[in-house]
Amino acid sequence: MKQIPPHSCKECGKTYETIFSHLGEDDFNLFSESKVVRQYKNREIVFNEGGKAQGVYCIREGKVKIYKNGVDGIEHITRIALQGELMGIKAILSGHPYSVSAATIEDTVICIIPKNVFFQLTLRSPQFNQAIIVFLSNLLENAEARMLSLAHKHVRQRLAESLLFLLQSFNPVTFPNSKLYLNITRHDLANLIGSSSETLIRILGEMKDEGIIGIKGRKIFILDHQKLDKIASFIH
Amino acid sequence: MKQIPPHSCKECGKTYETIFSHLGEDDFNLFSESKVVRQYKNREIVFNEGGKAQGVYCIREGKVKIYKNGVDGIEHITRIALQGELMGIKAILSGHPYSVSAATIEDTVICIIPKNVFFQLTLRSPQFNQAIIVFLSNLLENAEARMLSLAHKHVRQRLAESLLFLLQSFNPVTFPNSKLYLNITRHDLANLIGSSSETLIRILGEMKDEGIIGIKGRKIFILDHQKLDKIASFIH
DNA sequence: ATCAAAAACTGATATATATCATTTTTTTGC
DNA sequence: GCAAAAAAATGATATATATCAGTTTTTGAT
Repeated sequence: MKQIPPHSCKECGKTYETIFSHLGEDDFNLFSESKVVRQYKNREIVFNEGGKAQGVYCIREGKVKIYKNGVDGIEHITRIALQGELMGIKAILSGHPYSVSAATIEDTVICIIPKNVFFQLTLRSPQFNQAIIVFLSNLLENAEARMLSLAHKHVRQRLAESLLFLLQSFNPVTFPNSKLYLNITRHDLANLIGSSSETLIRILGEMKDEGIIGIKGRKIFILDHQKLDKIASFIH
Repeated sequence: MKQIPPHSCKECGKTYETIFSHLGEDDFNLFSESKVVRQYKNREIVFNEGGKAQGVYCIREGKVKIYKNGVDGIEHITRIALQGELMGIKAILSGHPYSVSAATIEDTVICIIPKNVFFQLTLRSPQFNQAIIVFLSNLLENAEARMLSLAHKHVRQRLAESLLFLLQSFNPVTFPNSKLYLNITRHDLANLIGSSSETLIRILGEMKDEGIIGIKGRKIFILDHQKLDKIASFIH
């Protein structure tokens, strides 16, 4: 079992910087002390589409896929949430059931901010609201770009896009660096780019043959960053 | 030239109800009096991807397609904005250039709320902020659903979805009613569902033969609402 | 009402990708 | 470290959809 070191929200990076950093001391403490911390193993479900929202989730450590289930078992990953990112905020704000599901893709620790505390913060701090708006705006901008890709780009291009995006967001500090690798199942990667896993695997194989990436078991290494960039941005 | 009757924002419906309805009298007047009104003919560009945002656009009358341009002339419509809806809000909030373009798809009247006025409102009214959050949340939820469709549904299903959605949102009061029709170019409809116009036209033809829709020139009539529902929701 | 320009439509063909079936390799839990 | 289970990889085939090239119809401006 993983040891969790004593932890302030200020250490969580991204979200602290955008969402919680402008809270006054009192508000910050209210939120920091009211949060519940939960540990999840790999492949555990955090919440389910259609379920009722109880609080806002914030990832302390690990990675979570956010996905929608299609009619016959097909799943589409709308995003992968990383350390410091919020989940389930839309359902809390609207009072509607979750529109997506969330499941861990590695061992993960998540903080849960109770609904009522979250609402107190939104009422008390305009900056907090602004930060939420910025967060949602970014998600939306990302969603717009992905719609364009899904509608008009080939699997090979979407794969190139996603590999770059994933490597960058999984390793924000050291990117680009060929020693780093992605550890994600082919199934999840296929569901992220919107293809079958067989097609994905075949194109990964091609890219390996072309020297663009390296493959060691599940691990994918980016070798030729520039070539991926080219593939991602050209239509033909 | 179209005659615009004297007009208060309260008559604009949707947006007034969500965004501006909670403003106090003073704030409401500030915003209502500072707005600039512009008339556009069909097929005029309102703003362009990459351009700098000057204000928030609100549709008084008409319809506007919001789209992204792909590399070789391909365009993807991310949404169609209707009366009372806001546009360009994301760029104003972030200070970034527009991430999408906007062009009218019929004669349209648009109100422009200057940037500084908009920011004054966001600073003064938490409810205004909340309303923006709800607005963005709805866009995001819609975007998630469309990603799923684009990634995993066939053109026929996406078409069924879009026809229902468009008819409903173009005619919210009288829907469903077979006398109503959609007046949208095949080109735009194809770019909305993410297909070529030829494929779209072929499938429209099939649906016509099956008695699901009627076609008179550019106009599309929904005849069998239930069948469309079935097509939209089943994978096979 | 007319006419040019734009859009809608049709047909033939090519191809990217899904699907199904099976084997090989890797991962995971004990 | 080992065995069972899961994932990855490979091959063959079917098909949805894009693309290209052309004709017909509709639209919209004068």
